[in-house]
Amino acid sequence: MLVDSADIMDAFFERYRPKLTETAIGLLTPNVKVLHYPKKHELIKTNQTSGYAYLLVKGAARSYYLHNGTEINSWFAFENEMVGSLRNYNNLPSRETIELLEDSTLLSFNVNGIKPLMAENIEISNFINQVIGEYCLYLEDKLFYTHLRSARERYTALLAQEPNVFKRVPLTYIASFLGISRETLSRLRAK
Amino acid sequence: MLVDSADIMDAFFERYRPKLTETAIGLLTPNVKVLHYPKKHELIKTNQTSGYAYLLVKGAARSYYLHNGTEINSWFAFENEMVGSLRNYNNLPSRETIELLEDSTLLSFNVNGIKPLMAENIEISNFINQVIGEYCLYLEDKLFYTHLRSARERYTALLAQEPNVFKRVPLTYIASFLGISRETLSRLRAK
DNA sequence: CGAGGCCTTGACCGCGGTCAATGCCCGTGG
DNA sequence: CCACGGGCATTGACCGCGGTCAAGGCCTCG
Repeated sequence: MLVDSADIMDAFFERYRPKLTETAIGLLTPNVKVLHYPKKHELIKTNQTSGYAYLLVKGAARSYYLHNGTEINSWFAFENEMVGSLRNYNNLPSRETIELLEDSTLLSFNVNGIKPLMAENIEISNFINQVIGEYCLYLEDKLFYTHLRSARERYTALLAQEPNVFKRVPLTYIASFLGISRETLSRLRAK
Repeated sequence: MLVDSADIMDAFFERYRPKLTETAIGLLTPNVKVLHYPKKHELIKTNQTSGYAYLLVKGAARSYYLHNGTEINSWFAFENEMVGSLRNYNNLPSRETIELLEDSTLLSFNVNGIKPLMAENIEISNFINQVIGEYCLYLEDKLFYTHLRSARERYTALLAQEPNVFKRVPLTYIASFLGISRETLSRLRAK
């Protein structure tokens, strides 16, 4: 690869520099790796308990689960977003499969190695706290903006808030994410 | 009140004894108070930024917001549950009003006093971490069990998982929580 | 006893799902 | 290079779930 792995990790840590001091970064580094995977690679599989979380450096991913034999997409992620299973983090099997939508570059975090560090290093504890807290706010928003809204409202909201989803994700996937059928999404787009 | 305030706080801390040592409890205590409020009292109001979170010792509460002029209930809480606004915790205005459904006994937590303690005491940090993490899992479950499900499925799921809701909360409130109209809930109950 | 909450029941209808056919784009092989 | 096949999106016909509107029953409380 042309891009140096160390550069990618440095860039990541730099984003959190005010919060993570050299000590914390030193503890984290052995538990972080740079990885490259092709489109369709599955980072986490349904019913499995993975010991890893990932940061999407370049590329895109989706999370889906099976419902009555069809795939339901629960989220999409792009550059600079964390992807992983919160249930895995809490030692529960994942309900979802996380699959890459494009050839991607990732940072992998060894959760089993990092968790014990939380008890001894407060910066790492607060860092993970923050990632989970932000995800929690995202989930609250998602519930708030979907509950009781019509298909059209959910569609226009997604279009306004995450237009890039429509550029990089097949409409079939977006439909189940919005909780509507392919056909309805098609009709909404036709205006 | 017949019940001693100190007893209630002791009972709460005892639940977390394996995690909270005397040191942590000593730091928390000045920021915790026992309160009694009557039915209909509002703990947190829409658009306000409250500095408090609460543990419901005895009683019941609901959280609701206004949508097109009607109240939409987002959750109900009972004994031994934390109630508060995650958005408030992150210094954002609450979208919801939290109101007591019954005369209640609560522990109030002064968030502005406790947050600084997270930087110096890792037990407190992990304790709050855990509360938010559990809420996050609850939100994931709620999305998973409501997305793409019919009114009947959501109704029977709630009946199975939280039957006490139907004993202590008016049906009108439950309907908007389930994302259906009063009338539909009535018809579902009639079987 | 009357008033107001709260829940139920009935009539109607529109949103959005299913099924099926058709169109479009792209990769692969003859 | 074109032909064919498969994946993805669109369009049309139909219909059922669940919403709205309106009326009626049944509590509780003043």
